[in-house]
Amino acid sequence: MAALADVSISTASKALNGSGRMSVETRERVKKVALEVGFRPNALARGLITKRSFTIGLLTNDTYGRFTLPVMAGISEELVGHGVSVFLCAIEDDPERARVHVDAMLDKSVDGIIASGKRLDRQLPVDLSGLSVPVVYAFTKGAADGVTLRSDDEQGARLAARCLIDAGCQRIVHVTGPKTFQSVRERADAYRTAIDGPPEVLHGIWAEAWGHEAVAQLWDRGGEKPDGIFCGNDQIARGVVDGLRERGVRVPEDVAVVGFDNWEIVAAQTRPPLTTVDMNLRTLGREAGRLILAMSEGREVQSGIRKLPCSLVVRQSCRGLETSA
Amino acid sequence: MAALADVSISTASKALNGSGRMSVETRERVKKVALEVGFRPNALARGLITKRSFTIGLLTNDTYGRFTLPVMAGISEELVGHGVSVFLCAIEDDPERARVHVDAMLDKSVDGIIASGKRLDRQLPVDLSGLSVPVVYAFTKGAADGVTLRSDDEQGARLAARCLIDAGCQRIVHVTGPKTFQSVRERADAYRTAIDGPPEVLHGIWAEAWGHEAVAQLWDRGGEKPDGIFCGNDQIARGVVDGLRERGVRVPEDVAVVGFDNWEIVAAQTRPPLTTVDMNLRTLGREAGRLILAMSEGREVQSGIRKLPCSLVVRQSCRGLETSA
DNA sequence: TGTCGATGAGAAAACCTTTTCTCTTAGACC
DNA sequence: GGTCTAAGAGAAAAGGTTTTCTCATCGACA
Repeated sequence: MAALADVSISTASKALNGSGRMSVETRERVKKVALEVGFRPNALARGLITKRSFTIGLLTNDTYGRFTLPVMAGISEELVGHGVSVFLCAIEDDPERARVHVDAMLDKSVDGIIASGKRLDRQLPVDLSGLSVPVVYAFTKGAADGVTLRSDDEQGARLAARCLIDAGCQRIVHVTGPKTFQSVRERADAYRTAIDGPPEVLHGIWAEAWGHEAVAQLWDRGGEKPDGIFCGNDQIARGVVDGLRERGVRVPEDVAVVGFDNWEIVAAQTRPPLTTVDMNLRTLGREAGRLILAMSEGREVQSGIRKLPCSLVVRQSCRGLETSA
Repeated sequence: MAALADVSISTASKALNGSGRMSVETRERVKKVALEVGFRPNALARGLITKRSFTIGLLTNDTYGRFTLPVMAGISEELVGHGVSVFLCAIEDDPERARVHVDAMLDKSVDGIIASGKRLDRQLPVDLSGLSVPVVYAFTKGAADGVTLRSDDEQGARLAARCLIDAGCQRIVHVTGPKTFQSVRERADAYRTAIDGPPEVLHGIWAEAWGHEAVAQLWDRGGEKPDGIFCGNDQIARGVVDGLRERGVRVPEDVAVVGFDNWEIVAAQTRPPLTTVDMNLRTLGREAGRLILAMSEGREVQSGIRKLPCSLVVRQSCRGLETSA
């Protein structure tokens, strides 16, 4: 203990924490010695008394981490500077597992819990309301009176539509996922109001195969062909682009394509690379970290749903106007 | 405190922990009351005295979580039953960040650290030897005297080669990643000794584009064409399959293809779906969890490198013999 | 010179368990 | 009946901090 090396014991604590009254000289001396001997206050003991463990839990049902990993990165980025570490708990839509993990976190007196997931209109299979610790919902459906962070899918869809319009598309079709997803409906609605011509929305599953299939439907029927396709996610977009190429349709010259998610793995490997909407999940994670920190420090934060803006990542499948890049 | 509800205070602890001497009746009664009032022993206080925090850290530089997520799932699966939670620390090859995270974990008295990564022949940018807590290296290069878990890439490559041979391939080519990767060399070596004909290994980058390119090289030159291609990972395999399809070569009828990694996102979406080698990272994670738990409980575990077997996931790009499925 | 206030620093309580030690009581054996 | 042993249960210490309270000293002001 640094106390031995210098003067007292409780004084040392005050010196290190900048609390209490004491001469500048004493304070500096203690700090110096502490640094020299590499003194590390025991976080457990500290937590026992301060009621803060400098620990938060991230609960998610997103197995592949496609959405959770960026969120996690943002949270960690925001919190590590404050000495806060993050427990990651992956529960596969299994209420039992969720319960066990939440219990384990509560046992460890986490300062807060961030709930995350893979879709915005489904709750995690565990009730987090009424817990003794603050909860923030990030990219998952939250409790009615909770604080929730989500992407602004309508604004994102507008960005996509705008990009296609700017690229000169006259006849834009929207190929997207199942209508049961709220974000699918939101994006479709935004698309409908954003484009000039008559809207056309094709619903299917979240897979490349559906992208292919959609192209087949659109091109095998008679009538005018689209010159722009806004896809519900990057996997569908990839299927669409591949389907178009196989038919000898050039992207983006003949048909421009915009995806959604900016899932690098897919978007960057597509030929040509996809122009797509990024939900800025890392930023969303940072915000979640900021909020949970504030709440755990007792600061009041306004409950409700906050929508964070998406941004457009321009690659080659739709270039828009040069000026809009 | 449950003590009030019943009898004593220190007796309660003994009752709940199964230690000390007392009548069966007392013990049961205490347990019952504890359950009723939902008593949760404070893990911080417990940790302070037992020197165990029931907490471990997972350090990784694998940003996309492609390898770390399955490992993490395995670790968590193994440990959650023992009440152990996992700190996930993503350090992007940044020594500074690594240092900060490790310090934060040590402050919190983690019971152990599992180091993980994205390749087997690179160390994490931080020295974990000489720490006061046990360390297990899982899917990353470990310290010389540490305990390390890795996949058996040679055995995995043999599985792939065997599958192609069983499918009747006579002329098998290996299209893989950069020679600088140790696992690339190991897989290539195993491939060379496993096949009957003369080996041919094409090195490139870990991307679909390289798969395309390799097909172009193989098909645009004169001479005999391969009838089997073993790819260094699933992304390359996907590029290869796409390249073949574009040339009108049928998979698996004309050419059978086997990938590596079993990265569902890629392998299952390829047309046809990829037969590929799975490194069983989840199992590897479980094993890492088992080991770190043993070490944190003071049990001795043998140091050195342990190779865990891969397995073959048969889809449609190479069917092998019916009997070998 | 005496009193008051401010300033610096230590003593001790508190946080919540676990664990060791001690005490009491009852039963058994001589 | 007395002594010894074992069993059951509580008292108290320990674990490492933070924080409140108390104490001592010194300067200033009356």
